[in-house]
Amino acid sequence: MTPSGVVFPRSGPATMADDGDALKFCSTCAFSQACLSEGMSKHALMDLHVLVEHVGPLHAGEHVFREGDPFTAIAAVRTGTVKTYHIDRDGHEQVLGFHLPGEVIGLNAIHDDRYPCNAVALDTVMLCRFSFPKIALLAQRLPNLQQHLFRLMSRDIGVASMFARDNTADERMAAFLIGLSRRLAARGFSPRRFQLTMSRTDIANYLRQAPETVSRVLRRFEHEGLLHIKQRDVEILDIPRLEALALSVLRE
Amino acid sequence: MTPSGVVFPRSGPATMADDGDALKFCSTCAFSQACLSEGMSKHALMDLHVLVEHVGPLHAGEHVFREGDPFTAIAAVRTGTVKTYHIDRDGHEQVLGFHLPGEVIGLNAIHDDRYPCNAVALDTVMLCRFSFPKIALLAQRLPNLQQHLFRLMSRDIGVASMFARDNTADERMAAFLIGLSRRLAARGFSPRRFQLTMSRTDIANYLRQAPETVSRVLRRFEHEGLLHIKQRDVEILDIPRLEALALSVLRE
DNA sequence: CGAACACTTGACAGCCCTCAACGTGAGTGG
DNA sequence: CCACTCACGTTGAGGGCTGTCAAGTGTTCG
Repeated sequence: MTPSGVVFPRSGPATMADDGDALKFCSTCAFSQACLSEGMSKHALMDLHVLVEHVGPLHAGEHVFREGDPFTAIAAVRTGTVKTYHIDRDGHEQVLGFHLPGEVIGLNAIHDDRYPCNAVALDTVMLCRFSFPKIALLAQRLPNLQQHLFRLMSRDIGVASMFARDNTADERMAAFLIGLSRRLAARGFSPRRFQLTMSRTDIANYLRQAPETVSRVLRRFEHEGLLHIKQRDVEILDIPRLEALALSVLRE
Repeated sequence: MTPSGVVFPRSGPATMADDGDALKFCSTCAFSQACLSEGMSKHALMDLHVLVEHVGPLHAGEHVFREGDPFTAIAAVRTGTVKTYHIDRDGHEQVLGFHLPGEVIGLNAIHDDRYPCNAVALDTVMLCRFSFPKIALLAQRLPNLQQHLFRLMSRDIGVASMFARDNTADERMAAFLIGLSRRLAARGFSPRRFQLTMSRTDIANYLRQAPETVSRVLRRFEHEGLLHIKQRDVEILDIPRLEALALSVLRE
């Protein structure tokens, strides 16, 4: 870890020494499809593996990068959860997103060559780090890689607008839980039982609500038989009803 | 115009016959820097001009593309204002953005090969249309073009998250006006006097407010000497105070 | 000139934020 | 093993912002 507590700019000690078999590493990764190696030939994969750096493990509270840091790389989450956030001048934290395994962070930093937000590990996190200049260069030789990068960035456009709507607290919370459930399911985890890796305050700052509201809504959901929650362990009991609540936010 | 009222999928009749001098067209465009031709050689510009199609003029109410249409092209606004929006199942319109000359639309459609929203002209609009497969192919030969596309997309990530609910109606309106003013100024228009090309209802659907609230806030701003507004003609009288109001939204 | 639409203005209610206090769980040291 | 601490989470009371409903005014266009 660098003196500033950030692992990205210089990733020396935090970089895993053992990359394993370069060719097999990503092929055996459960998230390779969602991540970066989708639809690429073995030869292309080799080129990609030459420039990937495996970073971690990072522990809860350690930062991947900080707002204002010079942009050097994007990264795919391999294990754990990364929270991206701003601190406004009132000291208020604004959470931009929670990033699960298979999801890519840092794409919003390309624009002005600086990370426009902070990224912190919420639990034990492992990352695959890609130097952006190098991957951009490679993308010129590999149409599939270029297309994949375009798609990844395109998908991120507008996702943040979902919870900015004037939906009720209930609807936003339902949408948050359903979204989490679906993303976890897409990665092979249970869509019904999972653990929240973030605090109530984090959720509140993400959904633009007061922490008290988050607490109250979750409690009410439990009373209404929608879910069972103890600390950060969630079991969704009535997915259809929760989805119905989330409908207006997810705009399906 | 096609039977569906959309000009994008088949742009035959709507495409301008006269492209002028291909090499000079974009060089003389006031927005070339903000748009696509920044930092490219003359040779590269020629290649780019071969695949650009000039679309328009479209008139107020005509659609550029509609939600669900197959994705074929991105487009830069050359004249006028384009509004992008969703219609949710309650029939409520959700405005995603207003796009001024020099700004690019359609980037959020790459992800799943369909436009995820509608795009409609608010006044008389002219566009530069770029076939996406072709421009992506060209980007493999032109590193600057690829980088520019990455930057354009990167910038759009997260802009929609600005007008969240935890800001007051006043702050959001101030941020909307300041943002408009700055974008117009960057394109050589007056930052103090301009015309709103969108209705109060459009603004309301963008800021996630009731139209009545938009009306009230604007009226109050006028009473407080912040601006003068008659119909859709705006004159900002006190930019510093308006900026101060917008601060918490623009998170500077 | 009339109709449709956009905009304004007023009254009222509801959602959620703020403030405040209390309960709970994990980690620590005696 | 227990008490302590501290962060996190829960629960309650009250008030303000803004959405909804309603009515009136102004503007544009056929």
